[in-house]
Formats: sequence, C-alpha cells, structure tokens
Amino acid sequence: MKDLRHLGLGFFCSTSDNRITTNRKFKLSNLTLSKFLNVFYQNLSDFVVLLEISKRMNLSIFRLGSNMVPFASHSNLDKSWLKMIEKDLKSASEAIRKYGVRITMHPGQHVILSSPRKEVLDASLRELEYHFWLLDCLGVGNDGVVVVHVGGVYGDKKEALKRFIFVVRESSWLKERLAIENDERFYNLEDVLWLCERLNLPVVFDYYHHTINPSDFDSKMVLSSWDGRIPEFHLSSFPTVSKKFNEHGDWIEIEDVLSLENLFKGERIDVILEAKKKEKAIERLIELAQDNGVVLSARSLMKG
DNA sequence: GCAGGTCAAGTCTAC
DNA sequence: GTAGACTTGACCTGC
Repeated sequence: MKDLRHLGLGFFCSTSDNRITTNRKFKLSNLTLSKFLNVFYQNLSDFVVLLEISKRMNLSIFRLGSNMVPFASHSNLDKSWLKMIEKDLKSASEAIRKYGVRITMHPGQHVILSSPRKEVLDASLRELEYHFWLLDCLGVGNDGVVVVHVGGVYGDKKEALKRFIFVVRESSWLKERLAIENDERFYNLEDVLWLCERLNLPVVFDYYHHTINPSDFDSKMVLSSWDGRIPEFHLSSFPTVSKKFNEHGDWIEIEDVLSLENLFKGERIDVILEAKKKEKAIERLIELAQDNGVVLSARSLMKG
C-alpha cells in the first residue's frame, strides 16, 4: 500500500446537499437586526456541525464560508451588531479546539488588492478586515490564513503586481493572515512565487489552476514560503462530463491526488478538495484510493 | 408549492 | 451586449 497519510484533507462551506452550511444569506434590502442574527446563528450552529463531520471523517482542514456573518463589511450594517455576536464566536472557538480542525477562509472575487480603483481597494480591505476579525474571534492561530488571488491585469501586469505589493506594505496587518493563490487565467505559480517572495507571504498551490495555467516552479520555494506552518493547497478535478474549461468537477480523481503527491513527495500538506460533491467526493476518493492501493488520511472514517 | 427573477461587490472571456 | 466563471445556488415574490 502507498501511504499518503501526510496529506490532510478537507472540504468547504457546506455539505454536498447544502443543508448544513456556513453560507446562508439574504437580500441586502431585507437587512434588519433580527434577520442578521437569525441567519448568523444558523450559520454558526451549522459550522459546529461541519466541524463534527470533519472530525468524524478524520479531516484536517475546513474552509469557512465568507457569508458566515452576513454583510459584515457592508456600510449598511450597524457595526455594533458585530460586537453583539463576538462572545458567541468566542464560544465557537472551544468547538474548534475540541475537534482540532484547521480553519481557513477564501473571500470572493470582489477582493482585489491590485485594483487601480480606490473604491474597489477600500472595499477589499474592509472585507479582509472582517475575515481577519472573524478568525481572531474564533481563536484561530496563525495557520488560519485568508487566501486571495492577485486580481486583474488591467492591461499591465507589472503595474498591477506593483500596486499589490504597495498595498500590502502600506497595510502591514495583512501579513498576519494573507496567503496568495495561483489562478487559472492571469497569475500562474511563477508569478505568485515572485510576489510572495517580495512580501514574505505563503503561496497556496492550486493544482487545478496550475494544470490550466502552468509554469515552472521550485516546489521547495512553495513549501518554504509557509515558514514552518503546514501549507494549504487546493485540489480539484476536471468535470467527468465536459462543461466549461475552468469549471470544477463533482468529484476528485485519484490520479490528481497522485500527481500532486508527485510534485511534493512526502510533505505534510493540508489539501482542500474543491469538488462540488464536497464530503461525498472525499468518501468516494477514499474508496478509489483503497482500490488503487493507496491509504489516505481520512481512511479511518470508512471503518466507522 | 412551485417557477422564475434576483441577488453587495470586480474583472475578464466566450459567445 | 450579456452570461458565466470564480469560494457557493439560495432567497424572495408572485401566482
């Protein structure tokens, strides 16, 4: 048997049927204190259930949905409402400790630190401030990173990268949790390594994006960018029924896990599996692995 | 109960 | 010009 138990696994946001989710939301026009609290407490309660599920499946990492606190960074939200929920977030930190699952986040495409537009940058910083605050309240340590993409190119990639560097140096608090991921269109792993080296930030290797938008890279540099922390990587597989070129598949194929392993042989890495079937994709992957003589970390769940 | 329209935000590509 | 991609279809209204 090939032993891949050094790969920690995890899924994100919700179960595959979306019944248990940290990402409930509502329309901005319906924003009231009661709606806000109602949705938040449902998200928080499901978050604990998702931690339980992760623990039961012997998973290492879980990505918390950005909608956990609805409209947290929106100007229409009364900031005193955030104060009201702080103690409940702090009580959830006990559950995180109890289940021992690593928590990270990945804000939406609207967070763009390379944008030339001041209003976009300001909104991005507000959104990141919210993510950092949430993880702080949850008592998450420095392995709880907030993963962003570099953003757009705006006709001049070098200038966009320069703006990104300037912003992170100006707002040095970003360095506490920020991590940067290669994307499938503009900024490949080589670009992200270049950027992260200058900013001393960790690189999130997305295997799927790398296969679509490849570059040469030194795997040791990716690993060392984490400065002793366990790296977080992302893995997904192409859809079995071909759809759009960059759409994530429902499942994870064992070949992709083996290819990732081949790039980072034997290293302890946490891998978020970005499959649409979420926890069911992990169960299927473990079965596939067993059929192929591979032991994955979540194997113990199959034994109940 | 169900169908269909709508939803905070940016940027880019495919059609 | 618009839909769709991205971390994700859920929510809401009108019938």
